[in-house]
Amino acid sequence: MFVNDDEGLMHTTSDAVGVTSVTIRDVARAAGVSYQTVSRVINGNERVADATRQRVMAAIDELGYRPNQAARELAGKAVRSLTVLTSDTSLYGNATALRGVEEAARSAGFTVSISVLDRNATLDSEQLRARLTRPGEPVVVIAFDAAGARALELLPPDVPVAAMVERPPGVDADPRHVWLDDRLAATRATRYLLGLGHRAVHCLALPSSTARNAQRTEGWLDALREAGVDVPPPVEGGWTPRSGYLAARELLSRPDVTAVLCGNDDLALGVLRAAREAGRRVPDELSVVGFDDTPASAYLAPALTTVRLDFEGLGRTCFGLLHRLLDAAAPVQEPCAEPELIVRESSGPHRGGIG
Amino acid sequence: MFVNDDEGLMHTTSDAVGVTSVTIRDVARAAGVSYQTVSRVINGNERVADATRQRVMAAIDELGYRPNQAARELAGKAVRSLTVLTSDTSLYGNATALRGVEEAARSAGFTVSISVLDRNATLDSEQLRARLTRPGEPVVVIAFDAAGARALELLPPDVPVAAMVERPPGVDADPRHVWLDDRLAATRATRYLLGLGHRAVHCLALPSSTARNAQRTEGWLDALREAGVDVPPPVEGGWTPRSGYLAARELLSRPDVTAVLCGNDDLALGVLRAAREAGRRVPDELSVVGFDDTPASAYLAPALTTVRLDFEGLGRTCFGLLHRLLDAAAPVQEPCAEPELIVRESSGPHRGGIG
DNA sequence: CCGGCATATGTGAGCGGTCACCTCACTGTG
DNA sequence: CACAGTGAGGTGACCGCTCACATATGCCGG
Repeated sequence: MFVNDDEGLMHTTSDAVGVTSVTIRDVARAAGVSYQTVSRVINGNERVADATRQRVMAAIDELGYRPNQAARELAGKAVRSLTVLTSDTSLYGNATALRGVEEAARSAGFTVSISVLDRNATLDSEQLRARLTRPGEPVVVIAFDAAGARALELLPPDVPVAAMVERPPGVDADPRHVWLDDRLAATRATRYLLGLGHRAVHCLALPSSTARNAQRTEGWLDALREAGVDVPPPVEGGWTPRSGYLAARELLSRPDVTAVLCGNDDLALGVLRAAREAGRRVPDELSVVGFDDTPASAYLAPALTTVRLDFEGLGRTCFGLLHRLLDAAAPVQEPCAEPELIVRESSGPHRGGIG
Repeated sequence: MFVNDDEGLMHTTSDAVGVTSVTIRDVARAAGVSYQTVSRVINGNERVADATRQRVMAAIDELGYRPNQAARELAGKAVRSLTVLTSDTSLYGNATALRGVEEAARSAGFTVSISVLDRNATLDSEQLRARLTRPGEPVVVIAFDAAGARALELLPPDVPVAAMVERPPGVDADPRHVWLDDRLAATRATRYLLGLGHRAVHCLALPSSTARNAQRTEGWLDALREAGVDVPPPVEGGWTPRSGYLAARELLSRPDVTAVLCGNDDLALGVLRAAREAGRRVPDELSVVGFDDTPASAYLAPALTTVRLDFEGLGRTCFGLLHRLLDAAAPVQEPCAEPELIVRESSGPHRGGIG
């Protein structure tokens, strides 16, 4: 016997499931004015007599009128929406930056769409264009990784875009890009480790978005060169604790590794685990420093020394940039916070016994 | 002196910064047919002669034509978009569920907007409506917490909605809701702990979305009652490691606490930290079990025993529900995975000395 | 050879707004 | 008192598309 369990799911195929739409002309009729006057009222105050405006407003909320965005857009009015292009939203940096963008954008009256980039599938320019809801849709790209960077490159030149990127190498920075100065932050973190007496500081890097341009690694290099110490080859990890763990198992087989600067806190977590398994005491025999200051990092065992990065502020700033690109009169966002080294338990002078 | 640094930011106020739009009529002219025929071609195949279709298609991609969504919508065509309502996107469950929704929705041709609910600000029905891009816009609500649950309640009845919720109490479940059976999962986890010989299992709960209905806590209760052991009062935590830590400091002052079931992995992390500071060895003197199986949990010290929850699958399922609500012909999504207890290092028989 | 009925295509209107332009008072001035 | 100037409001067209209908064309059997 066949049981139809679809009962109760009846509906029209039309989009609005019974939404009776009140139009500008209904309001006009109710208020005893022409539709144009209503249009004037709903778009910032133009020259409408106060009494008339009152009547129109009254009619508007009596009838529960809401302007139809599609009609507005079609009629050529600028529409406030944007699309965020990002990879995996469950990574701390991406998620937090997204939150910043969304918050700033919504309070500026923008609708925020999101399109998640698959790290494994490379999409072409045409597919990318298809992800934008309309031609000319403004875009924010979270380009901390290769998928984001590639999307940024592929974006047609005619779309207004702002992006969060790794710090660009030279002074020829694209004015539509924002970044955290994690190069400098990495330098400081490395100096800090060297200052603790470590002869060498190793680097477990994130996959770089542009291959030539891993800023955290560069900053680490800067500090090593500055101190005139040997530069061990950086190890490339992934984004997850697992990849940090796997990379660290290898790295820690060498007794000269006493300090590791990790590309992010998740990687650092993996390193801590590997150290524990290898019997290396942290921080006595091994110092571990991360990046991001995720909410978890202060509670790890040991609590993680890390560089706090203001992804949320960066997201806000990035939106601000885009907003000003679209409308020069848009307010300038407050700048985001500087990266800050948070020293906790996972780092200290080398007191180990093995080496 | 005043320097105008706005130079180079010139633009029209119109939305499309120089987007020349090709219309259906341009295509029609190029293909030597009427605009209606073009319309037929771009909307699934109707009765158009093959030869004609070829010509139209050729014209379409020669001219780079893309249909204007606003015009389509205005003309009454169902438009495929939805808005996800969620609180803090940087929490693992929310972020992962969002990813699931986005993935499923995009592959079904939907545009996904996102609107983040502030956990502290309670918004009213009107504000909520304003967050929907258009009247009748379908909505997915991630209602794992109070903010989401409240939004779900406030949603006007005329908007098509599907939601991820805590498991509803009775059989009178709203067919538009999906959930993970974390009540059963909590029961199993608690049975597991009891099976290890713990006389009592304590519960550090998440803030419940509906106050009367914390499913993980209920499941824990079920197991305790079933085993006929005393039910200690559940402790309410927040969502973060910090809140887990603070709650645990109090909880661990009592020596009879040998096993704690935590509302999520972040809470559990805080508990592990508190245990360490209190000198309680895990798992010998204290067993800790979490929920979620975040990517970090396997790498904590000790690795966390936890219940793996398929948030991504839940997101996909939830979208599928909405999709079928809008279009009965939509394919049924594969169900998400069952919760699964992952036993790691943080739990074991009580071998402690203090108690 | 004609009606009848498919199949393939074209035509008109209108979705709900906005824009450009026009009209209509009502003022104050020489 | 005629005049321009100004503020308040109305009218027409149109944005790009889809709908419902009207119109060719082909093929069938009677």
